[in-house]
Amino acid sequence: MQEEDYKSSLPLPTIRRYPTYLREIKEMITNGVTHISSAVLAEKLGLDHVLTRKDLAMVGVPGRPRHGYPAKELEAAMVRALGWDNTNDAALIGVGSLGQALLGYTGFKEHNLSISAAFDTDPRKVGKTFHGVTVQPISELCSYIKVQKLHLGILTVPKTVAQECAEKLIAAGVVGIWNFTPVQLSVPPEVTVQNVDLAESLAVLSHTIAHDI
Amino acid sequence: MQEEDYKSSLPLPTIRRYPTYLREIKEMITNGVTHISSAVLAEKLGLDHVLTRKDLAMVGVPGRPRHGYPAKELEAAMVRALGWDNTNDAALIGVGSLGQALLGYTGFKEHNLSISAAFDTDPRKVGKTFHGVTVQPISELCSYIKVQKLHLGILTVPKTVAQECAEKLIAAGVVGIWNFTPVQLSVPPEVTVQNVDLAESLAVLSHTIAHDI
DNA sequence: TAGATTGTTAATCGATTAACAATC
DNA sequence: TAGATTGTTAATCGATTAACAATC
Repeated sequence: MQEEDYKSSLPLPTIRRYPTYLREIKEMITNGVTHISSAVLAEKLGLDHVLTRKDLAMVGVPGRPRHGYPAKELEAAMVRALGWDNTNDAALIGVGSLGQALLGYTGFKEHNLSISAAFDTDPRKVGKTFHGVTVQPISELCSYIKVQKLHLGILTVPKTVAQECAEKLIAAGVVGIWNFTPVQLSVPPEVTVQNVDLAESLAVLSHTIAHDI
Repeated sequence: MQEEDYKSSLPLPTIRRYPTYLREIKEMITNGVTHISSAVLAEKLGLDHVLTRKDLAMVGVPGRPRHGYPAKELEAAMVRALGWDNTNDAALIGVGSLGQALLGYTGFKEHNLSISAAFDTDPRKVGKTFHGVTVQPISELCSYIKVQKLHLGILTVPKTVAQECAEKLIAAGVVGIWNFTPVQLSVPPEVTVQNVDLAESLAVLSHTIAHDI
């Protein structure tokens, strides 16, 4: 959570907006656009243009007055800032319905994320192939991750075994865990956990419609 | 987005934390706890106890010094604040791998959310049953939603048809859309859209591990 | 040159944290 | 009573918005 050298760490809200910018930038490039103005980009995404300019400033690609930002350079810098520039191979634990959905999700390619291994305890699942990935028994997890030098784990197991599986991932050398379980994992400080909690999102939606009607 | 009468609208970060509190509170109740102190609750979730006290204050259930907050009342009030007190029936459009995973997710029961209908254009899917819900053709969507008076739609379609499907939901009378597509939907102001964008979450994770290593 | 567009500096706003008072 | 715990008021912090300057 600490950095000194150069500003390696951007504001969280900014980082969260980058993927959306990136999609739009890519589409504009496809349409032959070479320079993008902050105002146009902001307008397409329903954001304030000053905010967008600030966000863009932080990737370090300067814009030119009257021209805007060079589209390709902007794209490349943003991809780099997100750590999406080199392929990240990830291991997924827990091949239930959510795990299978993630294995089948083609959109991760766009972010250079590739789920290259899947593990499960259920012997009926082990050996089966989902979307090109063959399920291995959990007993293989540690050695496989070490040999393949994976550093990202995707946790889609039942909550009762979430902490235990997280520890296995960490012991194998994973430094980041994408946690789809509703469990508050306890991990050493050098490991990053990113929680995906659908209940949070549903809370905002249902609260709003319940109190707006 | 505006309210006058009484504070119907809570701070977004607070609302997002409520589901986590709620899980913990429920578990403590199961364990026979009748009164919960803000410090204990905060500690279990890794939050500051003052923040937790503020969050709890906003549901309107007073705590007693030396005793804490009454667990059952707290639970009930929080459920009410989230709009999770009466069953919400939702319609899902797009029965791909993500749609199927959501249909199979049992955790929604806990939030009184029930996906009672599913729609798809693919004739090979129509008529099939996934996790107890039979897929209907999109042509049935409007009349079904109107008759059943559903007011929540879950959008899990390919991005190319996202806007179009959202409009169908809105025309049918839906007031809230849970949007799992990476499309910025344009909707009338009385309709609430809550986006679930996995790329946002992945951005934070991959940025952090890329710059921490 | 004039005007569009970026860049920077200051003001506002909301959420969190800190300090303290109230109460059982 | 003393002490634990809630409740309130003020300070801080970070992000967004606004105002203005710089530049092609």
